[in-house]
Amino acid sequence: MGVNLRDILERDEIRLDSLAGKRVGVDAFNTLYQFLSTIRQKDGTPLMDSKGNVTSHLSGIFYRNVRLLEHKLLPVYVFDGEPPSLKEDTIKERKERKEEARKKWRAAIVAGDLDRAKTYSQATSQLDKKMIDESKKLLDVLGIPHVQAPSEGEAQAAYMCKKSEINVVASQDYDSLLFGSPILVRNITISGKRKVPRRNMYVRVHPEKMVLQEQLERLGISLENLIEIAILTGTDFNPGIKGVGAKTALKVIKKDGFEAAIEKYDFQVDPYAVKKIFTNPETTDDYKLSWGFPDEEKAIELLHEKHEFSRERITNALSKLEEATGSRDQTSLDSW
DNA sequence: CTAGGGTA
DNA sequence: TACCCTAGG
Repeated sequence: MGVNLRDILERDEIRLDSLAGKRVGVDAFNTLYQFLSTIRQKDGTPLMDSKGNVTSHLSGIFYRNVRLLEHKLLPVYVFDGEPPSLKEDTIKERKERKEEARKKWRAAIVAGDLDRAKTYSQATSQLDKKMIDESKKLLDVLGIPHVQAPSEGEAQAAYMCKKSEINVVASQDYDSLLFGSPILVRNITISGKRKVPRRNMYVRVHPEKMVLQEQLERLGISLENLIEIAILTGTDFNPGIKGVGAKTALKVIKKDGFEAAIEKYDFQVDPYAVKKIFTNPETTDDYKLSWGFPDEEKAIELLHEKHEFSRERITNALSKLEEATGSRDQTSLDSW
């Protein structure tokens, strides 16, 4: 998934409340896949209504965003559009891996190994058009804006952040930094202990932030260099050089530069074409950001009447939210 | 993932 | 109250 720059980037722990009043551009696909993979039953079956429609993503969107709004964040979801053609191999590979995981999931169920079943099931998550459309509809119901990117969502979010139309980009992946996003936040709302699967262990997970300029200064490189490092280690658009991780790539780029690295290593994809995706991505100005109040009636219609969520849980969540945000009226909300 | 109920 | 576990759809 994305680029692996973890080994050279430093993360600052933050509190969710430090994002109060901030416009947070959320990588929608990244978030939806997370919900689809984690919100599952013991044997790995996702949540579904009685007609067999998967509802894990709707559950995730609903509770996550009620929580974000309670903390006074202003989320805007940025959806992926058409992937660049260089992503085709990655997409194909992911599809194959999902089919493989699906087989292993079935086998684990037959063997009665629930832990393994759940682990494999998590790698099978697929988003279809209906799920994407319904996710957008639920965001509408919650009064949360969404933007349709022409191509990569992270590129669009980075563009909006550069223009200061949003304050930060939220994603688990680091790609938005390569697209020039000034600030990336990870683990939004995830706080406290989380169980490590298959092990009787817990890890503490906190929201964290990275400021692009600070990272570059600390590493003594330019954004262009960071992109070059990513290309050496591998991105969604090229396989990268075997045996070269972020730390080695950093050394190579700082010592010899990109040209020399291209001479030295055997690239299967034109590294300049990959570079161009990050330096000159497709973006749009065709969006409007405005936040409204959640519509309880419509939430009940979509989640309870259509997908059989508990009515009480929905009304509970929304009235708690109203308590937290009740002092604002519609006009002040728009200028949040 | 989060909510909510059970337990120390 | 703090933590743990499980259901949710």
